Amino acid sequence: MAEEGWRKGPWTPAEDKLLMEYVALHGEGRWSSVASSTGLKRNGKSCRLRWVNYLRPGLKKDQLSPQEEGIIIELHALWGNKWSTIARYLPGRTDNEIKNYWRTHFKKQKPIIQNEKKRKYSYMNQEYPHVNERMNNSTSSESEENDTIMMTEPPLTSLQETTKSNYACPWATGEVQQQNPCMMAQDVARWLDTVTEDGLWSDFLWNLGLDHSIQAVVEQ
DNA sequence: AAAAGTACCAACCGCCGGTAG
DNA sequence: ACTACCGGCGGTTGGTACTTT
Repeated sequence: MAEEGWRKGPWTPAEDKLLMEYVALHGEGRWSSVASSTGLKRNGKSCRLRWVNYLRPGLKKDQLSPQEEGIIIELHALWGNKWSTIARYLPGRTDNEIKNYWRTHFKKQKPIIQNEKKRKYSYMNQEYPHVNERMNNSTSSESEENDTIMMTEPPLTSLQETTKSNYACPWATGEVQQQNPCMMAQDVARWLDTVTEDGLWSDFLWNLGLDHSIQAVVEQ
C-alpha cells in the first residue's frame, strides 16, 4: 500500500473493532499484515501503538494510585526515562501513560527539584562523587535538558546496596532483573506497603530530594 | 461571556536493534 | 556478510477539555 494511503489521526470505533478482531484471530504481532488482512488503512506501527496503549486487555483506565506514583518516582530515579522498563513493573499501565504522567506531574516541578539538587547531591556525594562532579561541571542549559541524573552502573549498584541495607527494597537485589515482571510488581507493591507503614518511605523520598508535595501525595 | 493559559493524553515521528532472507 | 524489513522505544506534537483572568 502506498505510504500516502495510510490513515492518520484519532481511531474510530470501527477501526478499533477491526483491529481487535484481527488480534483475536491472529494474536499480537505481525502488525504490518493488519492492513492487508482487515482492510484497515493504518500502518503496522499505528496498529501496534493503538493495541498496546488502548485496546489491549487488562489496561487500567483509572488514575494512577499513590502506590503507583511512588513506584514511578523510585524507578525513574533509578533508571531515568526508561518508560517501557518502568511500565513492566506497573501491570495495566503503558509506557506512554507513564511518560505522559511524568511529564505532566513532575517535569513542571523541575525548578523545585533543582532547588533541592544541592541537598540531593550532597546526600549522594558520599557514594556518587562523579554525579556531583557532573552537576558542578554542567552548564545551566545542560541542567535544563536533564530531568534526572541517570543512575547507571556502578552507581546503581551502590544505590541498590544502600537501599537494600536501609529499606530492604526487593529490587535492590541483583536477581531482580531476572524476575517475572508481574512478580516483580507484586514485590514492589509489598515493599511500598512495608515502607509506608514504617514511615521509611517518607525518609527515602526526602533523601532522594523530592518535593514535599510529592511526598504528601505518596504518603496519603 | 470570552479570551488566554494550562493540563492532559492520544498519536505520530525518527531512530535503533534484531532477524529473516 | 549484507540488506531490508519489522517491532520497540523515547521524544515530540497537536487536539481537546478545563481553569483562570
